[in-house]
Amino acid sequence: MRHDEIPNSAVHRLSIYLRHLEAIHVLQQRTISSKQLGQALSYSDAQVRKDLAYFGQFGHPGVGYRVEDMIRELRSILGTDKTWNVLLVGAGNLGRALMTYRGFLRKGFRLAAVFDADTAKHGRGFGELEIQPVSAIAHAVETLQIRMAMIAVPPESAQQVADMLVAAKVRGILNFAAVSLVVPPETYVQSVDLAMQLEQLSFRMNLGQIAGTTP
Amino acid sequence: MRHDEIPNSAVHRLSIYLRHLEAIHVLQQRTISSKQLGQALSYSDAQVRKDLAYFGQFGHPGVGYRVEDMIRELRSILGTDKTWNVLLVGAGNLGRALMTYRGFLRKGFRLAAVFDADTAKHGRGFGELEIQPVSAIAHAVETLQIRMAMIAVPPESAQQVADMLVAAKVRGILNFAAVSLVVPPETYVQSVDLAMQLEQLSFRMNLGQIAGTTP
DNA sequence: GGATGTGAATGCATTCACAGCA
DNA sequence: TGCTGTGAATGCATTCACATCC
Repeated sequence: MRHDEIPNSAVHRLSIYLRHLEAIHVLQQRTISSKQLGQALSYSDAQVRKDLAYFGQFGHPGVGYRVEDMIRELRSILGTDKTWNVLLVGAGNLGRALMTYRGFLRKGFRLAAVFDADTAKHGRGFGELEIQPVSAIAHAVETLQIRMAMIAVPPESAQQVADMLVAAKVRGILNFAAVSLVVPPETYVQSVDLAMQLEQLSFRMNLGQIAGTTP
Repeated sequence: MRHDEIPNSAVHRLSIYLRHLEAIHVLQQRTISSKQLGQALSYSDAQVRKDLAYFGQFGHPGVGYRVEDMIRELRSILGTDKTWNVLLVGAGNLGRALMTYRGFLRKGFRLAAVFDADTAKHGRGFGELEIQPVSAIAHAVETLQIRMAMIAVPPESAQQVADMLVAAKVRGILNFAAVSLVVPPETYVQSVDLAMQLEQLSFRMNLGQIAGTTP
């Protein structure tokens, strides 16, 4: 099975399956069927089976999927069976929240370095990390073997930071700035615009009103 | 055109179009063609036209779309032509970053109240807001006419908070907790799992080669 | 010429439905 | 019986291609 035949949305669901499996593993549940997993997450059982089957045959007819095995398989598929070193550019409000976010390490991502353009912040420590000037990015990428970065800078400077990261051969960028980044095709960008999330909710909620007034 | 025929993905792109239009409006650009807009955001021109055409005829053949008009139209469609009052539950690291995030207000969302379970935080101010006990949620929803909320609490308590919000008749929830919420069908949930975003990048990057990870 | 708006065609993703196995 | 894995069928979303208009 070639990876580029796999629906994007299926990969997203894989992460959601993994998260639920990790939760029920803590509760000592040993196996789970596609029907149970689907019901817990509001997907159809067929959807769950199809998604998992893209990557191999992990299930046991009449039984379901063994939780522990499935967690291991999904981590391997998603590439989080190893720890990734990640760097962060931007130590503003959001950046500092990201620096202390525990969820990253739990999932296999270690924040290895932090950068900011503001000289007043340089050298100041947060946890074990010291904020460095952005000019130090290239060096850090090389010495720490970094391939992934997060951008949490104002939208005006985000493209510039992205260019620096690309030049330093970072191949994956998680972008929190409210702007669409332009990068070469071999670089992957995942964008999270916080306000846009509320905007999408706003649309859905207005739907309700409109649907109510137009039968 | 009925709203429930509109692809989910098209609504998401609408937000991205709006963001770009707002950016070029500042730069005094008056009109833009579907081709230009698409190129800037890596979509096809046909995609742009189709998305906009779901909602009406806004373009001018031979000219393109007038930026100012289109911004007004998109805001109206997305429901952000007026300001929404939003409440936040959870004043941890992420919650405090959300409290000070300027992007919300720029997009038409005002943080109107903040809640946390930790009694040590109650009464402490952040900006103009005082952190309140979660027991005050229902009252705040009513007096402030709130229909939208953000959850930034640990995953163990997120479902409980969601239940309180649903009971208080909040209809839109932006969930930052790393767990799938179960809510009634008339409630909309938009979820952002920060670590999951990196996990998705990790998958894409593993398609190439396995390097840059530490065992 | 240079655009839009839109049916028709294509391409993807999801669901169905059932053979096969424990 | 209960469940998986999977071709076939269906349903959605995107792209094509062209009539239409400034």
